Amino acid sequence: MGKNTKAATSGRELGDILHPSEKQASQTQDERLYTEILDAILDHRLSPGVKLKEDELADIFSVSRTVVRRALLRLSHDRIVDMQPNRGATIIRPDVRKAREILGVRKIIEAEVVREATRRATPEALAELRRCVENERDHVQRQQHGAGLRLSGDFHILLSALSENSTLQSYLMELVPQTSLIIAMYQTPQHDLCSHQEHFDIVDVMATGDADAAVASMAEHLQHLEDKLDLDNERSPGDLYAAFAHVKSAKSTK
Amino acid sequence: MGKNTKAATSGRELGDILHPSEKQASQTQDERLYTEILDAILDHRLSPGVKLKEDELADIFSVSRTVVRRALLRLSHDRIVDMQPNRGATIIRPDVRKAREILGVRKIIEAEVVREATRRATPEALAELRRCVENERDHVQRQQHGAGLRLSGDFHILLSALSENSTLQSYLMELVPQTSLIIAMYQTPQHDLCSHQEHFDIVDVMATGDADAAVASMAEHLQHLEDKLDLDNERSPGDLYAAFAHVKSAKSTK
DNA sequence: TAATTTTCATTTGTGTACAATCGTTGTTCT
DNA sequence: AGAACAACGATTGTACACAAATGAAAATTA
Repeated sequence: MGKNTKAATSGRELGDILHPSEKQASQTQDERLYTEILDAILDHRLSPGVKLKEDELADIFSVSRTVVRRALLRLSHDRIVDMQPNRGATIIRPDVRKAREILGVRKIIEAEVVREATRRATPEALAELRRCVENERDHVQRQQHGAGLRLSGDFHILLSALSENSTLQSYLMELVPQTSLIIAMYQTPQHDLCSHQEHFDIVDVMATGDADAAVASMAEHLQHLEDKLDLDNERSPGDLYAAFAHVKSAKSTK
Repeated sequence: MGKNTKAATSGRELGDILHPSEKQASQTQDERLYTEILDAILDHRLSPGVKLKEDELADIFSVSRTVVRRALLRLSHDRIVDMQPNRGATIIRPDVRKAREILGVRKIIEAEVVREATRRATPEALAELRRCVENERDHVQRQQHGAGLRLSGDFHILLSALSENSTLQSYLMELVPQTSLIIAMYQTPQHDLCSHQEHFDIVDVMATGDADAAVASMAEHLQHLEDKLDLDNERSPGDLYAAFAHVKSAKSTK
């Protein structure tokens, strides 16, 4: 169900590419939960800090807590949810330091990804990348920003698949959802984050076969993403003190 | 228990550094199993391809299968064991392609790690690194090659901890055990793989503060490791055809 | 005898029940 | 009135039992 939905929106079954080494871990049931929660995060339907209660999820998806637990365990290993010993699972809220770290790691990983992908770029692969970006553009133009943002992530993951490096791909499959949470926390309202034009640019540079230029193009793209975020002051949605900081008699720090 | 053993042999509780973000995921019980299996792999007491039956592990460690299952799930996410839907868990056997890929990723990751670690290197940190290598050297000199190899991995992980990049650190904590399995499969008997001298060299270069030189030193170190392995022909321990390939009437390929 | 089918033992997947823990609320005492 | 304390409810941790699936051995048939 969840995967069908994804296939319908992305126009192609990206899941087949995404989970060659993940599907091994579980059977079929928690895969759905895992994907569903992940999609909700990528679509910004689930926000950083949200508590994921096992019973509720079990109810919603009509599965037992055993299945829920496995899905949550996978998400926690991906550093997308945070599990505390007797306190359950919550979606992570990356602080500014962590956000910078994740974006920094992406620059390193994706430099190598785009270099290898350029080396291996066939006309078919380039066409597939273009289709992916066109899909992203179409969704954004239809004001479906949630799906657009998710498809934006799919572009980066597809690129990592084309690099044929499953290790780097698995890293990116964790980093992309984490980035989605960072965007949710630190996006500035005025800017349009969906920079599909830059995705087109990257593909165009890749088509020339100039790997160094492609790497530079990707670096620029990721830097733009970081620049559009407000990483200067700590956000604390859920922190009542921060939310009502304007009220008089603020209790200093903490 | 498992961690105490580790502390006794490494002379320092590295576990405290290693698990700041892992411990969150589980309570305390499966942590022991996870660490114990990981240590066994790092010590080469568990070989690639070994089947890990849930009931047996539950018996050995006197826990329920629920706990075993969680530990195995974590190991499978680390790509250290392979879980097939109804066929249980086995320790992975990286093929040549995968081995090269993992070593390649290590070069990328550790270049950044050693660069950052050099930037942040305090005299105390350098002393700690030297203690770590001295410990490694002592164990190798006492013919305790299993522990020596494990401590060799600890050096790299300690370095990643000093880089203060928890994302890269978590990658390395997966890559080091994977490398241990690669060494187990592809090591050449004549060579001595425990190159603690090169570890000393890296620390010395770091002490000069020349980050680029430190990166080069690390790259050289990892290249030496790869050179010492026999990655030219596929190994298949467990594949009887490969083991008895010299016998007449070999059934062609496969 | 060789191939196919059937049976069975082993192992894993899933659900549920019970125990333990934590946070919150309400109470009591100073 | 404020703070410490106690009890409750809600949520998670663990174990066990049963169902499903797999692989191999045994039996049947040609």
